[in-house]
Amino acid sequence: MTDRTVSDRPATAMETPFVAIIDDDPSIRESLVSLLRSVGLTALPFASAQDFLQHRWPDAPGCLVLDVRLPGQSGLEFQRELTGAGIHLPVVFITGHGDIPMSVTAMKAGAVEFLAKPFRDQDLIDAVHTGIERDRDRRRAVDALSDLQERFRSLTPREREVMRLVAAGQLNKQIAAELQLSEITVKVHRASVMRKMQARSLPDLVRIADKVTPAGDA
Amino acid sequence: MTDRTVSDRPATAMETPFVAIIDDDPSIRESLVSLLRSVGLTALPFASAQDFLQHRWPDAPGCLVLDVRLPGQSGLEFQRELTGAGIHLPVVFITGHGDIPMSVTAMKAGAVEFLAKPFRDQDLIDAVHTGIERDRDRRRAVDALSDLQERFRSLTPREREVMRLVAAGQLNKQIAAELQLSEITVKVHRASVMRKMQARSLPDLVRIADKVTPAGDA
DNA sequence: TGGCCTGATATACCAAGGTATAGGGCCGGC
DNA sequence: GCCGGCCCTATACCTTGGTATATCAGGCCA
Repeated sequence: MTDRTVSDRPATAMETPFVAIIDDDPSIRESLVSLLRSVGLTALPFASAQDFLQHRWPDAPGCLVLDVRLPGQSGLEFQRELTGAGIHLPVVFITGHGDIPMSVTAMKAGAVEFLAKPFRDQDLIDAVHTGIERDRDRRRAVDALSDLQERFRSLTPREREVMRLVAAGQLNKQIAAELQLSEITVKVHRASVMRKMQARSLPDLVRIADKVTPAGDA
Repeated sequence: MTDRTVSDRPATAMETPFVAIIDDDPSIRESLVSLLRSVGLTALPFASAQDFLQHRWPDAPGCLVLDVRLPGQSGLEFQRELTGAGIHLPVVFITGHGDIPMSVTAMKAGAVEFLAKPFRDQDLIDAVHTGIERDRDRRRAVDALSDLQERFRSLTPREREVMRLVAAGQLNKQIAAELQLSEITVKVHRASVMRKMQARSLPDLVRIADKVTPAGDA
């Protein structure tokens, strides 16, 4: 139909980044949106954390601009909640009535920046760009890893065991003894592992294994 | 002479940690020292950054308690200076006249904590313990790596080249071709590498190589 | 000058890894 | 019931890796 390649997991590095702005003050919201749009960024305004969560945001690198004081829930709590839910969107805090402990808590929790009003437009723009860059890097790392995890999932249980022991430096005969197999069977599984994991050499496989099984695996 | 093993790089993990306190106010200095000593920590007072630098601090995990406002130089500048000089002692900031941008800058630069006076004694104690723990972890990592680097330095130039290519997954014959050697010579060097690096298997060597030569090595 | 380290090489042998082909048992889905 | 996937095994053959022993040459230093 079309000559464009359609992939279910395209390279995300080049996609249009977005900025979500959560602030209960409509005038601030709109002014931030227009500021960020003026430098070519896609900015989406939300009045509350709930509004933001209901929205399906794009599968692209992004950044969150968050007022510390939100209706119902503080921005710091929302930050923790997102992290707990596995959403690792970089956060830029803005606040009108912040204090030092608040900013320290936010930065400890991984915030990109904590800006007290009034702040310079350029400071916010810089912080947002930093956040987007951070998310881009994180997404790249996740993508690379999920490729490998996909391959790892295609292994049979036996193949995974053999892979683990091979990566641990065991000889085929040792693996055979440990798994109560003949050496030839181990070789067969080992060959399957190399093929399925697309490893071109043993060092290659070792590095893949360490990425896909960080510590202690079945 | 003695039955005690004397090593030039003993395990640091168990050594007595220390806390250096830099504050130009003698009364604060002494009160912090006595506070930290009351919980069993070794605390050393300094009136300025210069005093601290002149002192030979122990080869043990430590932590720095730093007033943001120092004579001559700000605490934040001193933090940058230390980092630039390769001194990675965790820093806990205390301040009487701090603001949000200051705390954000400090936390971005890796400070453990940023406490505005008045703060609770326990908050400082907790921060210091966190800093010491962080330094302990860092020192452990450095120690483990310097062990490997020591071994790596004992390799001859040829052995390093062979190690690099082995870790890259090249076959002996490919390495021989690339280095213009006979295959048997490669085997000899390879065996030396395994022995000197104390690698028990090829996967073992690959992991060591990745640690000791993070990216691009001769 | 003699000893030592580094580097390179060879022969010979054995262990380990890799591949192809072939076959059997088990189990779950069509 | 048949097929396919998974698991296991075997024979045969070849490649690659690892070790031991020995030789030779250059550079460096006491």
